[in-house]
Amino acid sequence: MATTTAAQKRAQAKAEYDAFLAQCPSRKLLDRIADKWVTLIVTALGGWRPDTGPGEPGPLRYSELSRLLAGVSQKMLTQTLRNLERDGLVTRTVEPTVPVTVTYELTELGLSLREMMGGIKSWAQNNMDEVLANRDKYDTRVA
Amino acid sequence: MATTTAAQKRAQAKAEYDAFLAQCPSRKLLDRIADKWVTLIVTALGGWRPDTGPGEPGPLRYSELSRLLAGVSQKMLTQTLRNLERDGLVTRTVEPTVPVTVTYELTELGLSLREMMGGIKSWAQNNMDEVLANRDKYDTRVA
DNA sequence: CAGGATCCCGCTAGATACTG
DNA sequence: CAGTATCTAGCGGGATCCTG
Repeated sequence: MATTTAAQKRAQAKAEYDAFLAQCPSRKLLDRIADKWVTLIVTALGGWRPDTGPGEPGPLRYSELSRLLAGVSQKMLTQTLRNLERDGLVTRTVEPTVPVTVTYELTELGLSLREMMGGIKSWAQNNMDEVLANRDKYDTRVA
Repeated sequence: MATTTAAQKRAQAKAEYDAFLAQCPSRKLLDRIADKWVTLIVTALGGWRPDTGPGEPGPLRYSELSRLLAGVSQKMLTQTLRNLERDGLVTRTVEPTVPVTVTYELTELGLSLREMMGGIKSWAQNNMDEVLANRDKYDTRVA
């Protein structure tokens, strides 16, 4: 057994995770985080506000998130928050007031995604015009 | 009319696009790019290879992409590539050989997404262990 | 080789109603 | 306030067959 340990370690370190592989669990994780609602929730908890750039990360209440992510259904908001909590990207804190107050906040792990998520949201906004123009060109070329 | 031009310009510049708003087209664009297959295609064309870090961006053939993104169906691969082409993120080049050779390559716009997409893929791989551990903790806590 | 065209299943988003 | 529960329509996405 001891003879295989070193080889196993090297094999494991070499293999690691690779999202290019279908069976790799990181492919599923990628699918989880590469998501519209995840992006918006992380950027919101990360301090981004409408038309302002990055700000200070801080906790938000459920209702605040609901208002911020205009048009999100309770189901999707709750579901996405639960997944993020389970994966350890956000914490959920219940204050026993009447009625209860629930706040969500990014963990360290969640914070490590903040920049990328914010970057993607900003990218979509900043390049919207160009993409729209490209689509026009493409459509007329095909039509 | 001339009197409103300045005000309109300021209003437009101020409003811009905001993916937090449901009706904003950038919300849809966000939904497009925050996608598993988009992430993998952009990173592949961006030069990432299994277990290597970022490399040199370069063109790839359809079959090369298909092999690289293990398990992707032709439908999703073709569909995603078409959308990316329409949005101006990739170019599609047909060489009239027999049989035809089709290559895809990132445009400048697509290249501007390369770092973020690669970052997300790497994040999923590098934090897989921690996420898995967090899920275990969460599940035993709930159970 | 690089798709196009179909069929079809499963999940999942979203709407609605209810609750501690 | 912050959810849970339920239902359903729609479509994402895979499988299969076909083609220039």
